[in-house]
Formats: sequence, structure tokens, C-alpha cells
Amino acid sequence: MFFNPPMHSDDEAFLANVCKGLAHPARIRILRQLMTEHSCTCGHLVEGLPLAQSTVSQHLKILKESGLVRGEVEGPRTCYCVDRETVNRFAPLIRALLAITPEAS
Amino acid sequence: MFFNPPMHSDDEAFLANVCKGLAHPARIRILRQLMTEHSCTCGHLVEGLPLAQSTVSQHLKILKESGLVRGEVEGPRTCYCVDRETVNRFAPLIRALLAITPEAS
DNA sequence: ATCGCTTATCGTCGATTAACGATAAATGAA
DNA sequence: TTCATTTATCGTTAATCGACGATAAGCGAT
Repeated sequence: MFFNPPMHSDDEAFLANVCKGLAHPARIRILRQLMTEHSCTCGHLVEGLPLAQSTVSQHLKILKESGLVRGEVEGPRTCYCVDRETVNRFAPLIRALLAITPEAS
Repeated sequence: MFFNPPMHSDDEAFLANVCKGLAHPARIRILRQLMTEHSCTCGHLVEGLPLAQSTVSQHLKILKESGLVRGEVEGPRTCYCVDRETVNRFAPLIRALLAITPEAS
């Protein structure tokens, strides 16, 4: 079996930051929607959530800051999509953290 | 109309709540320590962190509220350990979320 | 140039977070 | 009982979050 690799503090900060992005039910919802739909406008997301447009916009900003989401202006609207690079870095890190087993003493 | 969630909103709230517990580097560090050491006193955790005892105690409280950690009083000290039930519920949920691929349209 | 649509930002409010020192509570030991 | 140790809690301060309405900014179409 492998020993648990030591985690760099960069990775800890990254993990914490992404988790912060996921630390609200509305943002979980938004991320899941973007994972399946590939690209959504803010307005479309607002339709699917019981929140005001400004609130959704704010959640999208937090998701962007966490690195999970990117937004591209297209004409009068903005298309949001998941940043797969962040997901692909995050997934193995959180997986490794959760898979740690106690040392046999 | 709201998105039709393939995920129960209970699960979304659970995911968000656990992520909230992980949304700070110190708590990532603490959880990691508890995953490997199985059981730690607050004082032992304080030794490994650049934070005051009261701050570490506060982080432990947040981790308990997120369900990730349990604490048991043993004499004058408290032993903290990971709640594996929470981890075992969280792991497949976050994994499933991150594994979603865009629908072929 | 103006209108209409879409989205970001501003301002506000109450609640929460994060950090610390100080202190209280609980327990084991002397 | 008294003392030392350990941890939780209180009080404080600054910062951030979460929600909203209102408004500004950008763009396409008329």
C-alpha cells in the first residue's frame, strides 16, 4: 500500500479555496448545472434558482474566484462554463484527502 | 421553474455544509492530521499550527458542526477524531458531482 | 441616437467568520 | 483542598457572506 503523500501548503490553500466555492447549496446547484449543460447564461441560471439576479451574479463571482467557473462575454450576455482544469486538479486532491487511513500503530 | 435536481436537495445541503467545514486551510490541515492519527487532543493540534489555542478550538467547533469531526471528553482533555460516516457519505457525492460530463446535445 | 435586454456592480442590512487574549470550567495530581 | 493542566467559551474587532433592490454599463436592434 502507498503511504499518504505529504500535502503541500499550496495544495491545502487550493483545496480550501475550492471548497469555499462549494460551500453554499446554490453554488452546488449552479456548478452541477454547468457540469451538465456546458455553458449557461446568467439569466438561464436565474430561472432555475429561487434567487434574485444580483444574488446569482454574486454567487457566480465567488465561483469564478474559486477557479471553478469561467465567464465569457458574448454580446449582451455572459456565458459561464466550468473550468475543467480546476476540477481536474481538485478531484484527485480531495479524493486523496478523504482516502487517508489511520496509521497502524 | 427550478432545475429538476437529479440530486436530492438534502444532498446538496449536506455537500455544501461539509465543504464549508473544509473551506479553510487550517481545517484542511486539522482534518488531514485526524485522518492519519485517528485521535488527537486539541493541544496536540495547536502544536502543529501557527494559531492560538482558542482559534484552533473554534476551528474544531466548525468541523464538528460540519459533521466531519467528533470530540470525546477524556479526563481533562478532549480527543477528536474523524467521523468516518460523514466522510463515507461525502466522498461519493463530491466524486459524482465532479465526474459529471456535459450532455451530448 | 434611442430603446430594450442582459449582466455587473453599488449600497445596505443583518449574520457569520476569523483571529486573539482573557477567563471559566473540569479534571487529575499533590 | 489546592494546584496545575487542558479546553471551551466570552468579548472584541475587522472582515466577509448572503440577500436584496436599484442602478449603471454594454450590446443589438430599430
